Amino acid sequence: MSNNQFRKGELYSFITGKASVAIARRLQKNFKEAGVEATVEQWSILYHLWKEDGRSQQQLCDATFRDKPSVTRLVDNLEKNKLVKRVGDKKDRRINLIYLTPDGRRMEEEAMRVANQTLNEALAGVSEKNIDLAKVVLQKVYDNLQGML
Amino acid sequence: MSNNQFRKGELYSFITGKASVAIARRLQKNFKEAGVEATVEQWSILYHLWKEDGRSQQQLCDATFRDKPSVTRLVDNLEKNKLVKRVGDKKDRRINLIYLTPDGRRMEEEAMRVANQTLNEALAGVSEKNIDLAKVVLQKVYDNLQGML
DNA sequence: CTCATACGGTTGTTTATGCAACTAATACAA
DNA sequence: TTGTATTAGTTGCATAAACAACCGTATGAG
Repeated sequence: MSNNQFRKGELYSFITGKASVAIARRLQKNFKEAGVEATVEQWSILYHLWKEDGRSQQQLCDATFRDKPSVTRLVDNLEKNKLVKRVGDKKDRRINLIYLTPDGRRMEEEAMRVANQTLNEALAGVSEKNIDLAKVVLQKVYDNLQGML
Repeated sequence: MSNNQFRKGELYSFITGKASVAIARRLQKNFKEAGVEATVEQWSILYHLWKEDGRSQQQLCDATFRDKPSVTRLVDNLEKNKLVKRVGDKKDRRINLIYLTPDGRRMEEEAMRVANQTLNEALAGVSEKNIDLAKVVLQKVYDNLQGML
């Protein structure tokens, strides 16, 4: 079980995820050039709010695969930059519902354009079939590691 | 070119690299349980020193795909934890050569065992063929984004 | 109803990243 | 040889992550 370390390929780059680091960096650079004033991490929160506004911080934790303190602070910064607003839930006073501001809504079109463009740069020359295959492998890795946390 | 956003699959998880985050978290957890006292990022530096000791910080930047300040600070912390030592190059006094201490060398066997075990957990149930294919796709993504930085 | 428990969120601490600006040493061209 | 550009590394600042400890609110068993 541990003698296949090299059959499994370059251990280091698999663990450190060079490709996804590269995508995140490029996306950040493209945001900057396009005048999208947000970090990639902030975008990852906004992305889910654009799909459905008014989610709780806990729902954003689940959606973005982050822990609660991380989301608290991302929302802090998004609020500071006037992109979202915390609104206490009337029914359950523990919950903060996060709503986009007009500025936050305005950002969607350009940010998603840049994100799609970035993904196209990243996947240039990779066939649909291989993209799907890679997705399946990465999902399997994710699933393998999720259950037993 | 931007109408294929959904053909390319779930944009968010591709960009955020859920799988590699999950691997890094699991590796950190496994290090802790095995008594390996290093962060995953520190391990990524040690990994290259175990392959070849006495590299410069610049070489470690290239090897680990990090910028110079990141490596400076990782080496700071590794030195603080007595795992490596900076030695000025005699020939070129700008260069720091980084050498493993006895503690740093001692850590190799257990850390690499845990890293391999973690990769096996992550890739359980994925065929060699699909692992190779995923590797090729990720390498292509990396290459696509490297040149034009 | 009450009290233990679970849940949602925040704060503190340490570690790490990216960018820009900087210093010191080297290389190289005029 | 001098002066400019390049290279190696460091520092400052802002953002983000993980973990533990914490607070207030809700829930549900007795």
